[in-house]
Amino acid sequence: MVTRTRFDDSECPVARSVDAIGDWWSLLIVRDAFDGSRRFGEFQRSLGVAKNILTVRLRSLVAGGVLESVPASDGSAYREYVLTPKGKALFTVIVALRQWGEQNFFAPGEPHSQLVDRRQGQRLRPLEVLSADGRRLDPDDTTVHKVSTQ
Amino acid sequence: MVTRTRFDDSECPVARSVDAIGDWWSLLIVRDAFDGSRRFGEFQRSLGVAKNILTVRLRSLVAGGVLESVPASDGSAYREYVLTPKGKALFTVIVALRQWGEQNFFAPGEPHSQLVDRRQGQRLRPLEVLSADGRRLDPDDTTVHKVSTQ
DNA sequence: TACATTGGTAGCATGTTGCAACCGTTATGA
DNA sequence: TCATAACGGTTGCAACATGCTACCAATGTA
Repeated sequence: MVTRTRFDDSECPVARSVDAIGDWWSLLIVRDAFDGSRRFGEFQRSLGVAKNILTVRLRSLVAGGVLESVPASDGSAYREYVLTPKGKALFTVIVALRQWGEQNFFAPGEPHSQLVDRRQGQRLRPLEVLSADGRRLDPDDTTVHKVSTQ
Repeated sequence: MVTRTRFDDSECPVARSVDAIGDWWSLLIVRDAFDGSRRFGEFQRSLGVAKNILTVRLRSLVAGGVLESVPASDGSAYREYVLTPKGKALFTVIVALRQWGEQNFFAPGEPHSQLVDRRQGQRLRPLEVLSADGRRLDPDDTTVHKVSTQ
């Protein structure tokens, strides 16, 4: 078969995450959901994605438990797509990608959208990988245990 | 045209990151690089990816400045692929995906690979999104400024 | 009632993925 | 040194996924 390779039975959590998200569109849909988009049309206008693609992606995100389809909040008969707790837990992933992008793909002073603390309007602190006892860890300070039962 | 949509000129850093990484294979290649893989064959065996796909992905990661092709460390005439500083900065992204996967796609007690602190062999602390003054932020505590010049 | 918006589906052309076969170069070992 | 294996790819093909456009039914609005 030539269907795209799946990773949903991998023993690596990174691979399963990647598989669950589906593709880049899905991740940008999630980003827009964090940003307040709820309706099919909002996602479509914001992303410029073809409607058939969006239909499939939304459906797969709902199936994967990342989004949930609920009655529209304005009382109309339409439906809306909102993040589940599992979807909200993707926040750190989105923030990590955002910070990596800011640091590497924008010229100094080049305008870009920015995520800020709602209360103070300030930029966020860069994410840090910490050990159990709070030391800051670089990639070289860590290692992967191939398989563990806990 | 029907070519896959690019996001490299988006004003959103998330979109540019997504574009720079390329596809899921690329991200898993980076994961393996963090895990110590360096050689073409190592990536190929570890991922089970077709060699033509791997060739293209490695080339694009090198072109994007995530990996660098260097002479083999064992003195042979072959080459190796190692993470650049930009590539190492993807660490938080990989860790975020790993933690999301661990929390959501493994049954309790189901075996999976695990990233640990090399010094103490302990699991890492969950990533936290923090405000400039150190408060823990949920998605709802943040908002996106659409475009900013700094 | 007429018209616009919403949220899709269907069909088609093209691009991308995955598989298997092949190939030149480099290491190895008898 | 000569044969053989490992390495790091390239090529061609078939199937699948993506993106575009047109279309459509249900819902909202003037």
